Amino acid sequence: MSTEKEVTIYDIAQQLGLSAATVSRALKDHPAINKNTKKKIQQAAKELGYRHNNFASNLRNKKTFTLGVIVPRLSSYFMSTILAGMELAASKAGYNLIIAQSLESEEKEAQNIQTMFHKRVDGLLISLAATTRSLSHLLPFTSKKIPIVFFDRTENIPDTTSVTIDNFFSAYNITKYLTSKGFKRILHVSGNKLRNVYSERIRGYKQALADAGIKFEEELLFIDDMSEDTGIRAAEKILKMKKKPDAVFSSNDTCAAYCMMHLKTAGVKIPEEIAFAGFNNDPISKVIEPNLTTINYPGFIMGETAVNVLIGYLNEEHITKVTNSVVLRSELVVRQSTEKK
Amino acid sequence: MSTEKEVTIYDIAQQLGLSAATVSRALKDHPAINKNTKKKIQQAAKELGYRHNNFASNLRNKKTFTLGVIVPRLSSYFMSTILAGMELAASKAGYNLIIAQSLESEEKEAQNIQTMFHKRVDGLLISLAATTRSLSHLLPFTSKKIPIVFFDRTENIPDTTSVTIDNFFSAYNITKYLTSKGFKRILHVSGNKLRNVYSERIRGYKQALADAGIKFEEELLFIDDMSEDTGIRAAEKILKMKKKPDAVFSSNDTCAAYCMMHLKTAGVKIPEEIAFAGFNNDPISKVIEPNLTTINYPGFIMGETAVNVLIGYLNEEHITKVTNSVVLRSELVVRQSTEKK
DNA sequence: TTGTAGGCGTTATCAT
DNA sequence: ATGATAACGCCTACAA
Repeated sequence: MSTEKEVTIYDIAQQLGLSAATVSRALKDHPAINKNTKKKIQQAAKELGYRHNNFASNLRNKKTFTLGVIVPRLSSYFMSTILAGMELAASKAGYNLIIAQSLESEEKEAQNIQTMFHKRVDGLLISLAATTRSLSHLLPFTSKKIPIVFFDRTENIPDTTSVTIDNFFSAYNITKYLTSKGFKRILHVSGNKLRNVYSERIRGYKQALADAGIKFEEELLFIDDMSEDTGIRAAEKILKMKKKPDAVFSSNDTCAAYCMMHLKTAGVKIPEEIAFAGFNNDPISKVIEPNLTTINYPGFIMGETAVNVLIGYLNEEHITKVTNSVVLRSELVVRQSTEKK
Repeated sequence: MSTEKEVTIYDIAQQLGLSAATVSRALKDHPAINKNTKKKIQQAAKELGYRHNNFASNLRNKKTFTLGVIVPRLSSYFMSTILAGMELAASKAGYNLIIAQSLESEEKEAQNIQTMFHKRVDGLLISLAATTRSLSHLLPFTSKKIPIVFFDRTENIPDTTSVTIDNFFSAYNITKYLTSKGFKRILHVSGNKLRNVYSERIRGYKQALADAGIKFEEELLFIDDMSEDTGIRAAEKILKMKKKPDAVFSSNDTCAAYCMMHLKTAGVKIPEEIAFAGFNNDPISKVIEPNLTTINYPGFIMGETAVNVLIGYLNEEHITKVTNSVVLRSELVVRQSTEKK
């Protein structure tokens, strides 16, 4: 494409009878350049249609001002909120984002990581695929000391930087809220326990039960992939149970909503017969009837924070440690789905 | 960052007593290289921890295998679906995406375009900000013949490639459906008329009214920014109207949903007193009660298509024209919000 | 089948 | 305040 000659700093230099070095400096607003020459150069650059060549300068500088982002899925409100925050923070700091999705596959995640590596991103932001077991695909980054920041779905290993919410505490809180309201048989819908977000929430759920003197029952833990269908499958299971739960705590709002809808269709009264709590504060939580009690997840802030932490590392001259856990505040949002009239 | 020496093809060449040229060729699987040397080289590359330097090769090749994407907002389900499609198509073809958001501002859009230009993206995918008036900020691209593909929000000018749905027809269809159901006072909620998506839908709405022998009334056209608040403001307006509409057609599902909720709270029966139709087939349309009649918007496919069209241009040796309009099929999805019992 | 050599555009170092 | 020069790592026309 576009095979017309590109204008270089040499062209500008020649035109003005200067050296390329001077032009280069002027274009970067180097202090040691005469103001007038600077102006002349900038003027000429504009006129000639010069554009800076990032490759060439990256080649010299070994820095790309590009961050890699790998997420399980792009197409969720939750994730797009995080990305919006990342993009804003990155662009404010003069960085760009290269975004790829693993589609919950460890293999595609590994491929993405490879690509990011070859694109020479300055740092990596990653939220792990549900099925990822080994982090060895990150070795290229870790061994070259290219900083990695995990967000949302992290991994509990040493020397890891992560930005998360307190999943244990959030789940504990919402479950405790349910028990405090008198609910005793609380079904918990969750995802792959490999991921902290799910295992921690299960832990919080169990702890709250224990604190309320309720025995945990395996039958009341429903593990699935947290899709819309998961909600429907959970509803079907509930409808078949002889001893039904009096409340459901789902690890995301979508499952909660679909489960509610399915149960409502079957004639179950919500929240009278079964109360509901979700997670994320997704837009649908404010639309479903009754509105869903949930945990507000600060996605935008998480995105911003993750990028800022990463860029922080990049700006440190001598990195001594790249370990740092940021835990963001998440809060309980009470709505009608847990309030019996 | 990572100041350890990078392994280059020279290092590999030296190690094996070969020339860098041979190594370069071997690494790209050049046919004219001995199979054995190839193997040796690939082996050595792996052992030494060699990684290909894209800058250096881009500098030579003048190709980045990166596409720029500029969208109004990242944080909507609609947009993230498109991006998911783009990412998939791009990664299949060996391309990466650099994504930026204009936040509906012409100025930030221009900045983003500049950045993409300097990053030397091979092509640009753009959905225009609501307020963008002039396309002159695209000049750097057009004048260098770097292909641009507009998607969703395009601009009706010559020599433009776009991937859209038929907004006129979609709006015509859904409005006609309403008139065929006997609705006569149909309020239309829409966005900035600068954008094709809104102006075309308004056109479709008016045409369907005309075809049904209904006179268009200015009072029944509500223009706003299509946010959640727009829905609420529309509801407030409706509540104040002496002659209320019997149906509402909103240009997105979010506004429709929020308008519905607000009216329901005020005691309005839906669809009995006022029926509702939306646009996009957003997840909330299946959650709001009554479920929302809407237009299914093929976001994922649009993303894939836009990328494939763009890459198609990049692969054409001699571009003769870069004008091509792809119109994707969108369809009416009828749900309860328009069906009086 | 493999090697030589020059250049892609920028920037940092050293010199003036 | 400005200039000369080399180097970043790769690729390819040409030569052998």
